[in-house]
Amino acid sequence: MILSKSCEYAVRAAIYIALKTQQGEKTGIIAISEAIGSPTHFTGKILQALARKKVISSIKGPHGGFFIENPKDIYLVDIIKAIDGSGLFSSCVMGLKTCSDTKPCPMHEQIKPIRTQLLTEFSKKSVDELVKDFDKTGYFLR
Amino acid sequence: MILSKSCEYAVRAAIYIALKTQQGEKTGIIAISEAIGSPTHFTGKILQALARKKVISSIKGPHGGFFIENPKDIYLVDIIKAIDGSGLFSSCVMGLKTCSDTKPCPMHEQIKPIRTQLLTEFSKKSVDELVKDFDKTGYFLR
DNA sequence: ATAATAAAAGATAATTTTGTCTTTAATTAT
DNA sequence: ATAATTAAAGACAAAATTATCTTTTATTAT
Repeated sequence: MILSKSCEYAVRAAIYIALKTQQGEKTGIIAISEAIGSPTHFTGKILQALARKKVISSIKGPHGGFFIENPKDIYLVDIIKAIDGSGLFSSCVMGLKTCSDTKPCPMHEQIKPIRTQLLTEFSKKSVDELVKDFDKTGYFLR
Repeated sequence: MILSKSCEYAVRAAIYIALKTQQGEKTGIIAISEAIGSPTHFTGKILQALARKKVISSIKGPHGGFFIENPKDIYLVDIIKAIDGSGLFSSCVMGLKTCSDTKPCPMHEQIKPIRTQLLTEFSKKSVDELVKDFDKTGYFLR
């Protein structure tokens, strides 16, 4: 597993929210968790976290819900960093505290470009594009 | 984090064991956990798992301990699969059950080559080579 | 103002991962 | 045979992750 389960939920939720936003609707925790197949309240927590980090927006009360203001400017990497942090892109693959470019572990040079590619791909893909991709293929979010 | 903490311990332990094997010695749980900076008994469990999967060998009793028979034929990928399984190389990055080559998620094609590279690099590096690398750089395993 | 709606927040719990301690089994040396 | 050594196994516990339920707060509509 490259991303944590929470993070997978976060990504799928963001796509669903963006999809709804595009349709001019806000959407709630229940609809979201139903759409992406995640536990309702747990999903709420994750969305809270995303909202605090300004990845998504939320409004309370009737006709409130979650929405995403600028899906073109939110990238997968933003969601991943918000939920899982940036360990995936930085911490030593064999867990050596001292590992760095100047004092590399034996896998450092081999893993470095792979990490960079991961970061690149996750930085390239905006939520907006993800929605388009799903539209094309007849989307499924679970 | 690409690998679990347990798996990081496993990799470091395997290197230390191979190093000792090369020096004609078997080595015990206490020495290993001291060398790699891991909790003693927990390390025992991990080594047990590696032994069951034939990644390393062990002998009980006086002058017993852990050793590695064929460090040239044991690759990082073997350790990783033994401890973490193969989810890293296969499971959908956004957690979609239905994701596959024929019904790909929006990141499928982008992640695929990265996964392959991960698998390639982990499959290329034998424990024997890891030991040589550490010998070169003045090894540190914690 | 009041009621209804929906996210935020808090409390609690289950599960998984990580870590500790004790007992058992295998092997060796005396 | 007995004692010493060392991994294996089992029981237990702490911490992190994942999940559930309840209460509070903000907002809207009546």
